Amino acid sequence: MTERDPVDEHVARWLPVLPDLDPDVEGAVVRMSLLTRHLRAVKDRALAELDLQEKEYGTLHALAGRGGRAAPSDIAADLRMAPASITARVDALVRRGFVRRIPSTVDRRRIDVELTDTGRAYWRRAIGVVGDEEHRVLGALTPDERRLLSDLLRRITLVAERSPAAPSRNVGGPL
Amino acid sequence: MTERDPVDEHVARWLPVLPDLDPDVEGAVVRMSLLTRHLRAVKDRALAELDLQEKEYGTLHALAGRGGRAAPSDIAADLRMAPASITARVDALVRRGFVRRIPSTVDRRRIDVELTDTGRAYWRRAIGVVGDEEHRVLGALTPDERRLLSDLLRRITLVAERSPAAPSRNVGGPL
DNA sequence: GCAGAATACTTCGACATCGAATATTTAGAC
DNA sequence: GTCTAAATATTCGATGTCGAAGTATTCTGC
Repeated sequence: MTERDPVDEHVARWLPVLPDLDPDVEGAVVRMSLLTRHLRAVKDRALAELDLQEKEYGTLHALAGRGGRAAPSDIAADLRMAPASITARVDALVRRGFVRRIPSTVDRRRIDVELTDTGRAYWRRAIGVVGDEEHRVLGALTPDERRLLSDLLRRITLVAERSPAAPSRNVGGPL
Repeated sequence: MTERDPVDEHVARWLPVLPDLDPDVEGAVVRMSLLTRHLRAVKDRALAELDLQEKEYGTLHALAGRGGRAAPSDIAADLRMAPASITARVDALVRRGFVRRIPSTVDRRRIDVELTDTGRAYWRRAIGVVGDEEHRVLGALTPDERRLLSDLLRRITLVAERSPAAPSRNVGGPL
């Protein structure tokens, strides 16, 4: 039997108030949220020792994933952010000498962002640190269980991504 | 066999560059992040039809979970936010007549935040809407699979919370 | 060709969150 | 009893993100 975690306490506190609550649904949702937050926080602290912020690393990583060169709007799409937010990120990376802006010659609306050697070096040095905490916490499971977890999450993700603005359902107890 | 999801593409694009990447670890982590983001976005849109923001609902929910009355620092702990951030949230809820501030008589440093009848009514009306999307996407799994998922995540959560240097405020692990 | 729509990035204003500093109050040490 | 430390909520300044508007460029229908 596994030990109780903070989410079990959370659910136990809510059950008397909301008898319809499904402990497994609520438990899964809250745990995913907590784990996501945890990983982000740990990454940020680990990266600080390499003189990088999490958002800087994230931008470099997105760039590296596209061969070291991409348009701001592509980076925004990869990071699921608004394109407007990329400008400031790139500005900061330019100041640190990690990337440079290269205006496209064929379409002058476009500006490619390109990793410099320095930027790539910082990124490479940071990869391991970022993956370490993921492997540490996921190490709670066996390889087979990790595969199982990933498969379950894939099926959920597929349903989630196919939700074109579901209309209002059980709106409506009287005020 | 299950269909590929966007995360599979993500992993496939990275594998040539980072051969050490574990698809199951990376897949699970990225999917948890995407699902968390998705649920938040859908909740926000659904709540908008009830004239509530997600952050307003979250604050009301935390209050309701403590019997309709709690100190700002308790709300902050439940929502994993900085106590300073609660002030503005409570201000907005007071303006809408959803909560009131009640100075403690025994300890004059403290101020309890209390749900009004209106606030509780809005919260109650919104509960269903928030839970619906969670059940919809988690409905991709059978009840047994949901239990399994929740159990796997619990074991990961337990390891995460016991980081050598836990991220959340209530750390205090032995140094 | 040309007017207008569409595209790509940036700027601007608004807003939420946070850490640090502040004011007030309580608890503890001696 | 007084003095110091801890606790509690708030204010303040800084930062990151977003949507909308702005600027420049390219594409399209006719």
